Amino acid sequence: MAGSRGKRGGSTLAEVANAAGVSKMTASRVLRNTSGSTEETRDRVMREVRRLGYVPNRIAAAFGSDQISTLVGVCVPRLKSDLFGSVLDSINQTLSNFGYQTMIGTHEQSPEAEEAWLRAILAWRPAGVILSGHTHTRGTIEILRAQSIPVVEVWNLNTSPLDISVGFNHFDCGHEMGRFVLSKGHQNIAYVGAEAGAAGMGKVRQEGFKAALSDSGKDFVTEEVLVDRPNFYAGFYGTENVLNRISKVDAIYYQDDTMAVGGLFYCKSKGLKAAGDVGIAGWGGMEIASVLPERLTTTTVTTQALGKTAAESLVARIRGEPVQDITVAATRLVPGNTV
Amino acid sequence: MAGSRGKRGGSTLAEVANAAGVSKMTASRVLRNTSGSTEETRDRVMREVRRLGYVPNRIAAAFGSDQISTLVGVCVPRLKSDLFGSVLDSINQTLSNFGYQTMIGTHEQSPEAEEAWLRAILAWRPAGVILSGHTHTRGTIEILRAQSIPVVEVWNLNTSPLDISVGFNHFDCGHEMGRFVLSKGHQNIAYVGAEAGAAGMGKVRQEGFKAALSDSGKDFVTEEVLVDRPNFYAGFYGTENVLNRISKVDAIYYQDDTMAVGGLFYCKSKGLKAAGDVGIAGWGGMEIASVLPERLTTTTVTTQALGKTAAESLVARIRGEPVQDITVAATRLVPGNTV
DNA sequence: AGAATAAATGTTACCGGTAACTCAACTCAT
DNA sequence: ATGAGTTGAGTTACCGGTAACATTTATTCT
Repeated sequence: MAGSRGKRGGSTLAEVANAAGVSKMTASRVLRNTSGSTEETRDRVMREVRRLGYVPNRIAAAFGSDQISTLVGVCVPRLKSDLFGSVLDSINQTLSNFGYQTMIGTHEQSPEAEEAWLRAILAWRPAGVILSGHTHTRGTIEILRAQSIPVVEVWNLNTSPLDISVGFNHFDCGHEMGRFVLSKGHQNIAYVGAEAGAAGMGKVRQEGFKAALSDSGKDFVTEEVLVDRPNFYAGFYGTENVLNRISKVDAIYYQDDTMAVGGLFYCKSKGLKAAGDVGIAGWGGMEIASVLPERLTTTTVTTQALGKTAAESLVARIRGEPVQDITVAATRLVPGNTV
Repeated sequence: MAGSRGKRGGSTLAEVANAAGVSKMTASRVLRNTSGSTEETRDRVMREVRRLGYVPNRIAAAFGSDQISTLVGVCVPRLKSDLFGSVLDSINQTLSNFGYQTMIGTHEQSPEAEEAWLRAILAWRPAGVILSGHTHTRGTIEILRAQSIPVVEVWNLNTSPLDISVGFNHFDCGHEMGRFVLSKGHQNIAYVGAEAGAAGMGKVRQEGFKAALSDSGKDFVTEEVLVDRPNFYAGFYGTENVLNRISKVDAIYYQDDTMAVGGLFYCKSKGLKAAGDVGIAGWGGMEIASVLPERLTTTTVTTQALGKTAAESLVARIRGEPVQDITVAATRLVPGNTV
């Protein structure tokens, strides 16, 4: 494909300008809608743009001007997840509306993976980054400081954020649910979660719940954290383990709704009734709950709003507009009838 | 933050080279491991790289050399989806291993949205793109031709692809399931789907199933395609509609497993037994099926393999290595006991 | 009408890397 | 010891836009 230094596909701005009989600069101005241009000049340039199929080269633009690129890096734990998927979708939508491109990465709850991703992404001189890890390596923090690049930490609420934090108060979610479950008279409460690799925010909700138990002089009668990703099967299996180990368990707090639904199915398979025999509480407000015969007791979370706010905050910071450093995204305990 | 043309964070290659007492070019070569350099030169450069916290500027690199960038654009219908999430995850992993960065976009089954995304992405001169739309606008096709950029179409199998196609044979999935459902003696079969905007590949599976019915001189007794995204509730609601309309329906083919599960729950709520009263067949092999008391009759699909193959094929094409133009990703009908 | 002002367009230099080429130093065979 | 071959390092030009400044053309005002 062309010689060593030949260009690939499209034509250049110079070619467009030449064909339109104007200078490169004029063509550039027309394309960016900066300052006034004559109706006629504008038309001439645009005609050639269409005729030649000119595609602007943002790499050259980002490079040539000091103007920061329109790339934004977003790193989430994983993509195969309703909740993170929803957040990412929302972030991407919003950024896209503001003219930014999203570059993704996944860290699977590994701070080192997050750092590796960050190093690779920074080479593209992004306008900003959105992180979702709850802990960062020393390296990550140093790099971000050195580059003085806008950063939004999402998902978990960080009260002393690197820059901006938009997240749920996981501790409070757990604490509130703990009080609720206790208020329903449950005595022997267990926790079932799943963490592959480093702990995510489920751990914090667990601690919040534990604090509520502690306020009543109690504690979890047992805790089961599988080495797995939170999914239906982990919930099913974790529940089996817990109930086999300590039969008096009369309520279980799950890391999230998928696991809670798994647990619910386990109970059903054993003829145990939710709430009556075993209270079941989840987190996340996932969709499946809406068609279960039971209304799952859970905490619904506003993933869309979270993503939107995160993206908007980042854009505002990039543009130098005033931004709220810490935003708590809404969560709401939905009683249901499984507790 | 510095004057009009001042640079933001890090130092430049020239600064590193200067500090190390070598030329820019030598430093560049050391960093890229090209040709030999003395152990000593290498050390001197790397020491300065670390000391100055130098982050290479890929924008400048991509711009300066004719070498195509390491960006790859990937456009999926939506991010909040287990199946697409899994594909995207797999694509991203694989590309990342090969040193590529993934830039995402969503099209929500709108060919126009796909084209708009493509135009924006091409401005970054990506090394290649991965599309998942089953139809493309004329504009999309023209642009891709003009840019002569590697393209992989995923998800649906395109027998005359723009470039490379890696996908499932949705028609065959439907056809196979149709034959299976018929073989179980069901007579009055309905279809329940959901399409927000343009039709996705569910439509093709529906046609495959229809063809199987046609082979036996039959047709769907009714078809219900809601204007919604495929989810549990749409399955629940669609089933209600279908059964209320035509009570003799004794089997339903669903657009996917989430909808089938929704339908299953509707049936349960009405005291109808799956298989016995109403046969239920889904598609996708989604996780929830694994904890249902029933084993859902469905077609499992290899999303991970699909993503991996798509990414690998794209990389091979980018590198000019031989590639298989069309790859059929595996699907398997899992009988279960709901039909 | 001619000067003052505003608007549209042109010129020049540069962003930070890398390809292609040139040059210097060192190795080795005759 | 001398010339050919090899290897490490330096020079130069350039990628395709855009900021800053210079210049021309159109408009307004006295």
